[in-house]
Amino acid sequence: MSHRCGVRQAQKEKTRRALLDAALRLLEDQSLSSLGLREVTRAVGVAPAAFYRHFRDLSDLGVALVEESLGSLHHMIGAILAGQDGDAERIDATVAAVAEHVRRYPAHIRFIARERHGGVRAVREAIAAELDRFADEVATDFCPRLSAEDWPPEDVRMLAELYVDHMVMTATAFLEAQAEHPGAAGASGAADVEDAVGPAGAVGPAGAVGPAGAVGPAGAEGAAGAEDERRVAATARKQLLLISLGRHHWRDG
Amino acid sequence: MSHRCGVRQAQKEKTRRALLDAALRLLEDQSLSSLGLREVTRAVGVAPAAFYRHFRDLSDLGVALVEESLGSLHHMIGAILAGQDGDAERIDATVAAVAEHVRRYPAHIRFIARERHGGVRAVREAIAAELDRFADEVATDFCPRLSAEDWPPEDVRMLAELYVDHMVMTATAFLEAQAEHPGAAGASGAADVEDAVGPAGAVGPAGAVGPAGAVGPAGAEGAAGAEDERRVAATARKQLLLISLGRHHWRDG
DNA sequence: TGTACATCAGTGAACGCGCGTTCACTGATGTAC
DNA sequence: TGTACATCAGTGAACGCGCGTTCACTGATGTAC
Repeated sequence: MSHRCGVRQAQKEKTRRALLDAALRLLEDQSLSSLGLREVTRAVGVAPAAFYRHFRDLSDLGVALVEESLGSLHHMIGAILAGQDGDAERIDATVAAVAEHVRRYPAHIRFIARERHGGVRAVREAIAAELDRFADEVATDFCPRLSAEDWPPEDVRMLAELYVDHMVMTATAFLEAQAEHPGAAGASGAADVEDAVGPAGAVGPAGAVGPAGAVGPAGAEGAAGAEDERRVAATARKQLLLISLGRHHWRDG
Repeated sequence: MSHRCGVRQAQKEKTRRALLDAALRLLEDQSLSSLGLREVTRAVGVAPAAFYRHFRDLSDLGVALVEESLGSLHHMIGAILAGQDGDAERIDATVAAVAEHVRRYPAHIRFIARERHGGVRAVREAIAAELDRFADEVATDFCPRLSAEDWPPEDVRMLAELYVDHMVMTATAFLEAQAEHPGAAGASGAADVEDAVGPAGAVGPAGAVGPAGAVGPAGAEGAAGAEDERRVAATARKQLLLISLGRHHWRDG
């Protein structure tokens, strides 16, 4: 019995991570249903057959990526919702946190946005389930704030879903803002503040990734990207403010 | 010179439509980047090489599908926004219209949802451009309603984007509600009221489609689908109402 | 109206290629005594 | 500690298959006179 020993398990785990990371990277330019098994193993540098020691097929790998990609968001948002008291402050903190998260883990966000309605059923369902749990969490965190005016539970849920959908929407908008201007401010620069590891060990082992390709003239492009990002942030903040306004007047209309 | 003659052009157009329709149908279970050219021609019943008489490649076909899929929505929403006066009435009409549209053209909506962030750049960009025009339209239609309180243009735009995103979100939710319960109420039943043609000649020529596959016991499933649909509609209405509330208090906060 | 020629949508065979999956294997790691 | 055996992550060759694209072609439709 191997049970839970050392070297062998560790090396297996390393290969597994490399497969996940290589797949995540390849998925920046294509969708899961067009990704090839051989493409992934080639990127990692192992034989195609080795893949089957870790995943049944690519949709299995996709499901593993879902948990990894959304897991990190959970904690982040939970912390923010529990924190600040003023509406404006909480909204600012939330939008900033989403922007920072997208800057740090663009591949994860792109994967979720792309596969949320993508061609692989198992992955779609995994994402839907995770976003559902997400809405539960938001609903729970918001309840204390709303209970004084005793909202019916389905209205709390309605609001939570609106927030979750808006957050996904905002994250995607941030992504597009930086995609149009590669090498934008902080794309790799922000990663040196705090950990550079990632939600569960980010992209990289096969020496495949690096900051964002061959960076190029980051001056003008970076500035344009940062401006787009600011525009997205401003819109998101206003929209959340408008929703907050609606929320305050919900029970007296 | 052929210029603009008869039989030949008509038959070419017929084949083109058949290719678009077959592709749209095949895209219900997969994404564009994994769709095969031979798969499409096989479904239509023409030789693979015939494809090139109509499209450069599949992404070219995809771009053609974008206009077709979003074109019909334009008019619908425009009409609704220009109509009703009361918030609640307008919201009810909008949600009902979206539901009806999704019921009638599920393949179009699924295509847009799937490819909006999908793996084919040209298609993503076409969808983004179209949704942008959409937001312009909503902003214009809303301006008269808001000008009395003279909103700054960027706030009008912010609101329009919120509405467009919410509409896409709602359409997708309706789609999922009926996808979980095939053969749901009205999936084909509603099509006999008014035209059954589609936004630009809907799915079908190769004898490929029909209502929704082999229908099966539509009793329980249909009822469950209808209930899900009602739940989605109720949530969407409340969210729009909350946004309306926020909108009314926007300039006096 | 009839004839000779031009156009061009669709054909079908051919090509080279990379795919997913299988299999018996190798050799380092782990276990029992 | 040392030896004999078990496990199992990764190998590499092989398979049959369907893919996208090309090409010279066919024959109905269209045009000119």
